[in-house]
Amino acid sequence: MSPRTSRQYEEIREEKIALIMDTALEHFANEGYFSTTINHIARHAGISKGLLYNYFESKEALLKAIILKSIAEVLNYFDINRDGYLSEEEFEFFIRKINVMLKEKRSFWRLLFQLLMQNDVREQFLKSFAGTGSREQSGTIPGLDLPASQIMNMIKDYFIRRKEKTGEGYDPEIELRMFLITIKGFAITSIYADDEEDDNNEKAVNRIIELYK
Amino acid sequence: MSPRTSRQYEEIREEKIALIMDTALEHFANEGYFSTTINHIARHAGISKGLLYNYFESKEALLKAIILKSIAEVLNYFDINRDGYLSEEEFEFFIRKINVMLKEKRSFWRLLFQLLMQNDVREQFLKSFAGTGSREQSGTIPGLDLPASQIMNMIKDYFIRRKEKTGEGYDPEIELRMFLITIKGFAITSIYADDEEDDNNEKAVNRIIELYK
Amino acid sequence: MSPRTSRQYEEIREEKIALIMDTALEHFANEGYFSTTINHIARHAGISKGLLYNYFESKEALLKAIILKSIAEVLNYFDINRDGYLSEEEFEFFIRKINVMLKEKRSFWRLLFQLLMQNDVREQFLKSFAGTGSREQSGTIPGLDLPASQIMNMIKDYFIRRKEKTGEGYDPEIELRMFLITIKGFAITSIYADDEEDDNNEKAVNRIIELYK
Amino acid sequence: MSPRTSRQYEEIREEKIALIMDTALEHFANEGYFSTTINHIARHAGISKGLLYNYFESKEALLKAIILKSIAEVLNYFDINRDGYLSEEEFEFFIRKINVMLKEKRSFWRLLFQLLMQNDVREQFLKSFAGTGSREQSGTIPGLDLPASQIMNMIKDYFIRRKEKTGEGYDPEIELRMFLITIKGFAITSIYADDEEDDNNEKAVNRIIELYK
DNA sequence: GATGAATGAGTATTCATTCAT
DNA sequence: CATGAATGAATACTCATTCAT
Repeated sequence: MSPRTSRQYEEIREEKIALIMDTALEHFANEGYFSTTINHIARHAGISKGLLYNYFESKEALLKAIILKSIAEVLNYFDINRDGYLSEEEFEFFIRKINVMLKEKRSFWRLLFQLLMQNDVREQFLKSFAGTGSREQSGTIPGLDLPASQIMNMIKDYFIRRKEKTGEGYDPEIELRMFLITIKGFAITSIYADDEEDDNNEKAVNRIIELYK
Repeated sequence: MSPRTSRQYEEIREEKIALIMDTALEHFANEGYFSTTINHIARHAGISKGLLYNYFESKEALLKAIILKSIAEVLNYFDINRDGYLSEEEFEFFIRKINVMLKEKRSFWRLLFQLLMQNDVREQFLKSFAGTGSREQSGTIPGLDLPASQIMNMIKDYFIRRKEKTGEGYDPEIELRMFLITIKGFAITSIYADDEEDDNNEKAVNRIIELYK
Repeated sequence: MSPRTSRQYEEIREEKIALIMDTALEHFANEGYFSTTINHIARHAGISKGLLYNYFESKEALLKAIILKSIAEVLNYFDINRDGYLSEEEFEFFIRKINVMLKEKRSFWRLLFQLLMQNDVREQFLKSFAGTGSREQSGTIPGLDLPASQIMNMIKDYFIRRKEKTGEGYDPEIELRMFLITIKGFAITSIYADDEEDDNNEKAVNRIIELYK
Repeated sequence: MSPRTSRQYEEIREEKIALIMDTALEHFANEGYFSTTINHIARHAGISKGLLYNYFESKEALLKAIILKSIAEVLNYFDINRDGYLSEEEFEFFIRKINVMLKEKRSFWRLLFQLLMQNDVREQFLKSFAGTGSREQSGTIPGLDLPASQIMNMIKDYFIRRKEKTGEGYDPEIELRMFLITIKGFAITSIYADDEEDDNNEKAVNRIIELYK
């Protein structure tokens, strides 16, 4: 009997890694990172502790892998490499996408928010998200720095351009701030909402678009 | 030295309890509940572990005590036992008070948000906060149930009344929802803001009042 | 009941630390560092694992503490701060002292030799033992660097002086080397000898003195 | 491709076995038996863990195989089956051979010394090496018992014969003891010496011969 | 009221060994 | 013959909690 081909091994690896990450994310998100034991994850994934450690160096490494992967997926979802310009239609589209994404990646967002509540994690993370574009010091979340600040800049530009349309008494900085506040509030509301509230959620999305389009 | 009177003992007790709770809150809020050890708290409070356990049955009991006390302070701050009516001026006042309170009780809010990110904690907690006023099943957080839902009802009423003023196309339910979303977003933004951002914060408060008054 | 005085606590601490270190040394020396588990040490010391970790940060820290303490004792035994001159009588005395010390601190020497067989440990250790007297880079074994090389220098000097007495055909470098070789050989022979061989041991000591005095 | 002949298989087997043993010895010697993992060995040998277990029942079995093979090589090197008589020239030759062998089989000697520092291993091992020639109880290291004690006896005889030549005041037992001490000391010095010290090493060998020939 | 030594159940992590392919 | 995924028993280490003084 010949051994499995390396292709077969690769498949097994990928499947198991995905299984572990999915299981872990679910539990980290709902029971909290600290309250979730490796034993628990392994049992629910139907594998042994040892196997988990074949694929991830430590509990923290597993957490990081999950976050990086999820962030990558999110950024990918927003198809970042565009022209850097956000038209009104694109803005509406953007808000709706956020809504969809919050629903689809609920567990991840729960986990992320949870972690961001911890001061030390926050600091590291925000450094890269609000990044100036310079690559120095931002090594913690590779690939995030640039795209994340790109999105931010696009939104900033959008609100500045909006001033021309809206005229006097419009302060783009405040408006941007209010927008971000609203998005955050919407996010945590949505992330922890029951599925039945979907309808209300939709209405809130429309209202946000109304307010900031 | 004459033996201390029971009055003196009582004073010592209260001082120590306050000291422990303050120290614990600070560390729970910044390093996280799980990452903060009893040892750490005791050392920073300048007392022994044993003494801490004289006053609090367990780490969890300490947490609960902190939360209950803080909630009581917050509710007290809002001077709940009023007429149940929220005038426009009172509404503005209310928003401004929230802002002040978020600043003054930062640590508490950080801790509370952190805990609410955990699913099981959330469920217990929200049950009482969104309470219908009935006392059934809400035994976990005594004293919170009624006042919290009272505030909620007051706000609900406020938004319903606002409809008359605003006329067609105004959906009080959505508006209430948007208001809550905004407050939540404002809260987490404020809680984790640098002190220097105070100015921007103020502007956001004004804008919120403008939008919902 | 008032709490123990800090003096009492200090005594307890010292007793326990000594107990743990003695027990650990015994087992490290005989079963080997890796084969000896913390559980084993704790059980044989009649304490809990937890207590051991109250006093020592890790298994490795415990090992280091034992080694440092033993080295200090050994150096102290040789009463290092002398005039740096080794007379013939002192040399004989020195050899006899080595013999006594090998017997009295058998476990330590077993442990030390065992560790020195490991390449990485060796490198670190020898750096300081053969130290040039400069303090740079030798931070690993504080206090050892200087005294150890002082002894070495004293011995070197002794062998150089011996040349004058012995005359032609005497190479102090080789003679020193042979002496060190003999001492090492004597050490491992002695450390693992049965107690009954004491007599033979004594004879060997006399012969060494005869050869190199 | 035609199926491999059993001859070819046999060749592959032997090659692999040699590869594994060499790699393992290298790592056991330098990083220590316990610190060296099977994974490590397999990776460095460029094979899979599974294959290693095809050839060796366990880590310990691998260790034993290495030691037995090395001992056999060493004994073979001394071409044991001779007349049992050690002339003066042969004695010099013997010392020089030891020197060469220490250099050539450094890793093995490092490993062996390392293991002998462990009490339990020592006891088993020494029992056979100092063996009386009888086969009782010595089953652990087959083939070693006899030759090793033969060498010992030869050396003993050599030192006894030497008495006649040297005359009064010569104690063959002590002299033998000193010789063994010197050889042990020379061995550990040599095994852990830098390659550059080769010259000094040579001089030490000459001196040993001078002393005991 | 106050102390900190002491406990032990629980947790992450390692690694020799097995086994389906 | 060859592979590496999978296992699980063992091990170092943590920390809330107890208790004698």
